[in-house]
Amino acid sequence: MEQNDLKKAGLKVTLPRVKILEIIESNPDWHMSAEDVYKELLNRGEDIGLATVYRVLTQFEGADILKRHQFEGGKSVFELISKGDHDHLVCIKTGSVEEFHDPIIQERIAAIAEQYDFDLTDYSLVIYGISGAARVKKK
Amino acid sequence: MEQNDLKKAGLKVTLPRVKILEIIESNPDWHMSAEDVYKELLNRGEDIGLATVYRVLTQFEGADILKRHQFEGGKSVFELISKGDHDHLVCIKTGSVEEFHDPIIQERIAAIAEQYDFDLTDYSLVIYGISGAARVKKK
DNA sequence: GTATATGCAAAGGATTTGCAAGCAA
DNA sequence: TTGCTTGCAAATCCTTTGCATATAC
Repeated sequence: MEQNDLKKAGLKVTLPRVKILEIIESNPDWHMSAEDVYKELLNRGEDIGLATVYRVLTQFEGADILKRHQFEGGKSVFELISKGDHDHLVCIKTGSVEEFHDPIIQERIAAIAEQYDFDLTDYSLVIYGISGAARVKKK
Repeated sequence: MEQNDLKKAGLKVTLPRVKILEIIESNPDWHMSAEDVYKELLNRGEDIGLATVYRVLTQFEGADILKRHQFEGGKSVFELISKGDHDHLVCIKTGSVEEFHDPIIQERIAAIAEQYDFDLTDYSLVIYGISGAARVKKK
């Protein structure tokens, strides 16, 4: 379980790290901010500081356990990398996030990087719009 | 010239707004942060506060004169909307920015939004990599 | 003249850091 | 033990706001 993931990443297995990883792995929508994780820790009665949450999330990012996203607004949100390759649709009314995967786009991105002589390391694609669900509510 | 753009946008023509627009229109790489604009104002001997720069840039964004981007890192950068439709390649070594336009990707994005029942309002695509230029320097 | 815009300083939110105390190996 | 981790508080970074003054039309 988590213990192994942490060790493999070269991170000592500590209670805060295990708890934080647990929370992220168990979260239904898989996109949490540092604040979200911190609140959930409080809910669970853990005594872990917000600074530690930030530090641990950053370490997890460096260890390729999490990916950081910066959808509009100042906050960063994190999700498990093990969820695999996908991009995001964000509803600007509700903030809800959906995921999609499109090989054609990925192919084009690789081709463009090559064309401009860039060694592709990563890319970020976020589609913003109003979801059907949000439209219905509005009515 | 600028005067008209401002009036058309419903913004009173004030010295700070004109100067800031001038700077952005004359900047060679067309991607400036609030700090960048502020420094350039100082260089030119203008006495305009940083808060005003932020306020004006935000107004310009609302008036569809500028587009705000949030490439990695906390800072926002702005560019003229009149430059038209394009996305960005950002070099993670040098921070340099290049632009590209790819109709195939845009078509796919529209199709995906439709497929997920999203009214597409905007999207953000940034490719990160190491530019040829940066690679040469490293050697 | 009057509403809007500006400058300054203070406030704000998110994230990071310094340091002494605590824990894993 | 011994160094990596944590908690707390203070610091930092970018950005926004309050308010009295200055300015555009």
